[in-house]
Amino acid sequence: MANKLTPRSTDYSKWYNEIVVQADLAENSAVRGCMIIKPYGYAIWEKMQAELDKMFKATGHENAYFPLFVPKSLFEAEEKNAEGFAKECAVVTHYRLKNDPDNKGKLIVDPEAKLEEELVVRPTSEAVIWNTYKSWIQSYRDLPILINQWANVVRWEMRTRLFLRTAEFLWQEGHTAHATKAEAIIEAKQMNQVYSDFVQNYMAIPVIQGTKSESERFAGAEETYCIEALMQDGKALQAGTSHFLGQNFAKAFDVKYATSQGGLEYVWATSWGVSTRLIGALIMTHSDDHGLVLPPNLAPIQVVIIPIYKGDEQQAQIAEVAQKIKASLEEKNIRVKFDNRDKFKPGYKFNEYELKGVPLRIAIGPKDLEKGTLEIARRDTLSKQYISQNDIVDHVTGQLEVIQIDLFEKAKNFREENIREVNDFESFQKTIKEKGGFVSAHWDGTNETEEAIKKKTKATIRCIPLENTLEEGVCVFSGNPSKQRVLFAKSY
RNA sequence: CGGGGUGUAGCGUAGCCCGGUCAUCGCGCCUGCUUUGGGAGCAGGAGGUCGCAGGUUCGAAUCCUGCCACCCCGACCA
Repeated sequence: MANKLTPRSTDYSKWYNEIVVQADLAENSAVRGCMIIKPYGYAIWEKMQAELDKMFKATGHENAYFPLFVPKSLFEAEEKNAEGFAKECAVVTHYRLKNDPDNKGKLIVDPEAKLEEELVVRPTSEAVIWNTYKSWIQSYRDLPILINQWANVVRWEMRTRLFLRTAEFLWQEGHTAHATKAEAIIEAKQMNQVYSDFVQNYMAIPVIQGTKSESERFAGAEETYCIEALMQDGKALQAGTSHFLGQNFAKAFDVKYATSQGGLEYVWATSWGVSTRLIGALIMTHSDDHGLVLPPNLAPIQVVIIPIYKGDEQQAQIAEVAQKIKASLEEKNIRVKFDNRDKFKPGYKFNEYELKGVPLRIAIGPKDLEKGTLEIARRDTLSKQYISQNDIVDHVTGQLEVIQIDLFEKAKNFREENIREVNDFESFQKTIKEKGGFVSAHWDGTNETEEAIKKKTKATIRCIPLENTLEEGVCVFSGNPSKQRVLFAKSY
């Protein structure tokens, strides 16, 4: 028992250890702000990639790959975008090292090998991609272009936080070009819907779809659509964004097309992305004091089988039954692990897979051998029951579905309980401070008000919900007229 | 970059005020035997430039000075 984790329920870093560790490669804060993803964690990411990829393709997108390096001049082209990211760029200035003449065995940057033009390590790929699109687009017949890229990006953050804000992270970024404004807006909205579906159906994380206020918008975007989730500690997390970029990038990179009427127009753009941050959201939404809790749809291992035995003979007998069960489950495409390691006792294994968040655990011992039963336990509720070995396939299939739904419902109930309508600034401050969660309040629509509220409460506008009902009211801060409520929260 | 804190074995730590068998304890690791239905028990063992560099002293993990690193809070952000 001494090794059991007993962190505070909001100290998520403990859970990360199962799947990721902070890079400890050099005494250099930026590298330390990167993460090393362990195989178990990467398996979750691969599963997420696979499902997202299917959804992208189902909506007509294709994958492609663009360079890591962005020449500084290209990066500068879209002013707002460049400005937005300028403070957090890694920049390559040289292309060669050489032996240090004064210090044997050491290397120095070769001053002779200075690049004529510095290369920015992409914090996002708009610049490279739009520069490429320029040569791909001449006519309305070339549109739309619907491309997605799986890649890594680097943002040299002042302060990093594992998963939520690492210096390097993995993501996907979609970049599309359209003939009309309406089509581009539809695309941006569509991807917002795809993200919402994925996060809710696969990750079992309830989200609120909406748009960002001007100050929270992506640099260079005219409208940012987002999905916003609420973590167990009452803080909000932006889980995915899709941007309507207007003609900003087309103008910056001079991307025009000949219309069917013979005119010449700038194309309309969108971009959209989700990152490994989603794994952080997964952990912070479902985990408990026993470790990770993974939704069956994403769990690398959905069912683990643990044998309980005395002696080699019994181990062999149980293994035979376990292998049969494993095979019957795998026939139904269920991801099963039979942990027959002799080096660890059952109790140790029980705890280990709880820590890893495996949705279902089957234990088979000598008593079960006699009775033809087995013990099956749910990770999310920690409940156990005995069932007949003959019922295993139906039982597991059913339970995996039930767990997926229950996780979502539990998280959704938590979120609903933590959205509070507030009508005066005093209770706004009190709610944010004492209860956390989302505060639904009227806002006059100005940057100044948003900024003032942020200063006073640390809460920002997380989103203007898509499904908002219009309602006359007065701004919670300024008292000026307002047509709708928006969601405020402290966020990661 | 501002404010606070911490650096002792792979991890987590005691000791620091008051210098001298103080390098402590737990986890993990190795060996052996016994164990196996919820993180095994016993016995033995390996593992440390006490962040780095100076200084004070007969003597420094402990006191002084400088440096370095990391963590938390703030500004920035997916």
